[in-house]
Amino acid sequence: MRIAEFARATGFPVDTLRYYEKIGLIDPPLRDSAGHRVYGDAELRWAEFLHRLKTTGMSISEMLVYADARAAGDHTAPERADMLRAHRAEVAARVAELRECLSVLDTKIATYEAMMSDAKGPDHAAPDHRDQSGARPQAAE
Amino acid sequence: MRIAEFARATGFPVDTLRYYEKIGLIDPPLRDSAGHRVYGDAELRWAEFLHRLKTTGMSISEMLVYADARAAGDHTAPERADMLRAHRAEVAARVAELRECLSVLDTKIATYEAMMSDAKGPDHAAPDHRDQSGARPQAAE
DNA sequence: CTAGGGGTTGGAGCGCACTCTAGGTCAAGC
DNA sequence: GCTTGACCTAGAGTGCGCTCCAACCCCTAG
Repeated sequence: MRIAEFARATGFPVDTLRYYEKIGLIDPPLRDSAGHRVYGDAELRWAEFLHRLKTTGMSISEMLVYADARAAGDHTAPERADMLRAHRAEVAARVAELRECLSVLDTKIATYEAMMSDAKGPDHAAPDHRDQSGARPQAAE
Repeated sequence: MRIAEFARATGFPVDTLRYYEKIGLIDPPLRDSAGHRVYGDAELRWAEFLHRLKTTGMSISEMLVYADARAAGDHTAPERADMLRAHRAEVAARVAELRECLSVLDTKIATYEAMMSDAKGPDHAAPDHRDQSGARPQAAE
């Protein structure tokens, strides 16, 4: 697999793949006779996992620590497991936070919808605009 | 409420509050006799809502669109409601994506744990290091 | 009356993670 | 033989979102 196909397969742009290689996040792959990078299945699996880590908000410097531990060999497995457990906890916290925000958004959207269906109601204060306290019991802002 | 207390209340650093005011995300608040900013409850509610939007990954440029619509008056309510609905959908998608990543992390952590409990098992391939396909049925990477 | 602790401004600088550019090589097809 | 297109390199540039700085002002407590 050459770099363009690898980019399609992993979801990383070509430039990003070369950048990751340069900083040591991806091992330098084999080259064909023309000097072009040739990627295999192991590289693909690793890049896909990196993509997961990135999706979950892990910074490049953290991924580098993980990648370096991985490169150092099997004896770093406990360290890597610890990192993943810590990261897992952060992601779970993030999910909880986002779910909370979702319910705030829902409340606010509902307030807008109530406001818009009372298109000519007696009190049409926008949920955002200045003070609406006392209008309705829910905390919308 | 002066800026330091407002910063504590909203979770935004003082510099960030002034920056948001400069770019038009926060309205210029009243000033006291010394020229110091004085914030009230309406400002607090708006800043808290901005904090939610930021937490959910909305970019500053999107927040500016929302803020500008809000400043333009009540007739932009439908537009703002649409923005929030679209954003809500993005956040929900993000939550789904993160939950998927969580399960990948769980699988990988489990693989590490299995590997470490078989501290001297016959096959102690690290879940990360090169090929492990065929070892166990789960897809771990 | 002076020191300290908050506040003010405009503008420069920064860290992250890419992203793009210029100039070059190589292999295949017309 | 020449063009096309995918790839290569080193290094410069970009966009975002702050974050910091210098120089200044004002109020209060000792």
